[in-house]
Amino acid sequence: MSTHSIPKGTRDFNAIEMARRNYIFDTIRSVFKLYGYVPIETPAMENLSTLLGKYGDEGDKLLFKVINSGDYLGGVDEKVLVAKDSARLLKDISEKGLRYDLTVPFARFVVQHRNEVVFPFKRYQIQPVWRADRPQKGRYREFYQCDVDVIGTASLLNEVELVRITDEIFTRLGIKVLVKMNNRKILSGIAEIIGEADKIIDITVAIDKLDKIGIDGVNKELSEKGLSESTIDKLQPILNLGGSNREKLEKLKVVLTSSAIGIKGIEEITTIFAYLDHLGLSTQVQLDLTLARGLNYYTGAIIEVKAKDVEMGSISGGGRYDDLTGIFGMPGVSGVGISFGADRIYDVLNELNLFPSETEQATKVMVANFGDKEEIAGLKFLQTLQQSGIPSEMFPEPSKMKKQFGYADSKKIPYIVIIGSNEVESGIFQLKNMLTGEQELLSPEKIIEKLK
RNA sequence: GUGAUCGUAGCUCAGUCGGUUAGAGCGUCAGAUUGUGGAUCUGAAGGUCGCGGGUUCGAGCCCCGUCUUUCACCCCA
Repeated sequence: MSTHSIPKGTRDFNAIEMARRNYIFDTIRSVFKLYGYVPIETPAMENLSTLLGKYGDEGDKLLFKVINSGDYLGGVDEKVLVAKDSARLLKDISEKGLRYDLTVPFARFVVQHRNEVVFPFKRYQIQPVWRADRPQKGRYREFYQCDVDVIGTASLLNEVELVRITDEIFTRLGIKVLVKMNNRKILSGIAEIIGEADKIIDITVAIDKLDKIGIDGVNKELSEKGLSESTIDKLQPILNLGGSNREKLEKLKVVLTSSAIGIKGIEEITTIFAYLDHLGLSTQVQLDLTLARGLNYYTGAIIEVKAKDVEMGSISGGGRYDDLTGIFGMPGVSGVGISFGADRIYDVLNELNLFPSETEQATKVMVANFGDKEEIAGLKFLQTLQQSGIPSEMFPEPSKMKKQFGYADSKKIPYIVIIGSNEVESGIFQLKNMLTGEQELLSPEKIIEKLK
């Protein structure tokens, strides 16, 4: 066993895996482009001041911090070192961190380039992010997110567009999904009417687990978070809400009638569903009041996508944030976006065997190498093949045919062109079909025509 | 961060109660009439048994630590 390996939660990708990953990225990217989004990229590292405090306490813990270069301990106060106060020491020895998601760097980007971007700004971004989480199923420390966001417009048409994009992408990939939608304003309204507005985060995190731990588990957790018996009682009708999306909203309207913000949330989501009704998407969109999402910058719609046929965390998630840029000094700009988790989508496609087989083939024809002047003839023909746009390669050494054919075989190259001394003399080459074993003498032009 | 779990050849795995030189299959490489692959046959190479310490006459096997894998919790794509 080699002593060299890679950090926990990171992975190498071989050629087959890359072909499959690129299939996912290409699919997602082409849909993003189709809907009018433009790409940007931001650095792997951001200043810690940009990152800290945006993802909640838990998020801060999961941020990879980058230690300062050089003598990073040199200027540190001895008292701080002796005290072993990690949080305090961190400020002195680290000022950068690896990005945790693409949304916060995007907000920073928008603020920093506010004079260059035209609003509404529709951007997509496909890059890796890092989280110092403990790896497990569907969870990595380095993984790719594919984000689409529109910023600078409060129109709910954007939420509708995100659902359409989601529908389009998963339809193309062949994954059956359930889109769950909720609205933070509804959650705020609920917290308000039960008189616990400041406990909104605790409440949402608890009811988010309804699926997993059941109603009793949720109630227990709420009680542990310091909610009184009577407050928890008030929550029960909301937790037990059933029926269609429309029915749920009707009932909720009654419950939240005294909460202005709650009513606003209901109006928003009702509007979105009304738009969606006109479109007839194949993907099911469900109002899920237990959907909370921990990220505390969301203020309106919250969206989460789950694969129907695989046991796995969400494969996409997003929502509206009214004031993310405000933290960076540019208030009043509303944005909404969704992130597709490429690595989890990979795991889903893999588990369901949904990768198309043609994603694996690369080289279409290999020119066998006979050395000497045959090799020169082969090289020239290789050049012609490539100029004609045919993915091709020549074996780099005049090895035995057994070895050269074996190479083509293991690389699943479907054709071999044989240019030996006879062929150089006649100018007519052998084209061998590796699948059927058939072989025919053809002019170079005919070969190209056939392979194109 | 908490609790489990895994680690033996490139890969998948055997390895008895602690006993002498650690095995198999697949793969790789080399051959089986030098211009033809997949199949078959022959042969070869390949191991600090994750790493470090301990117990023992003796450790792949037992104990401790550590790293990694997988899984659950927390949280999340």
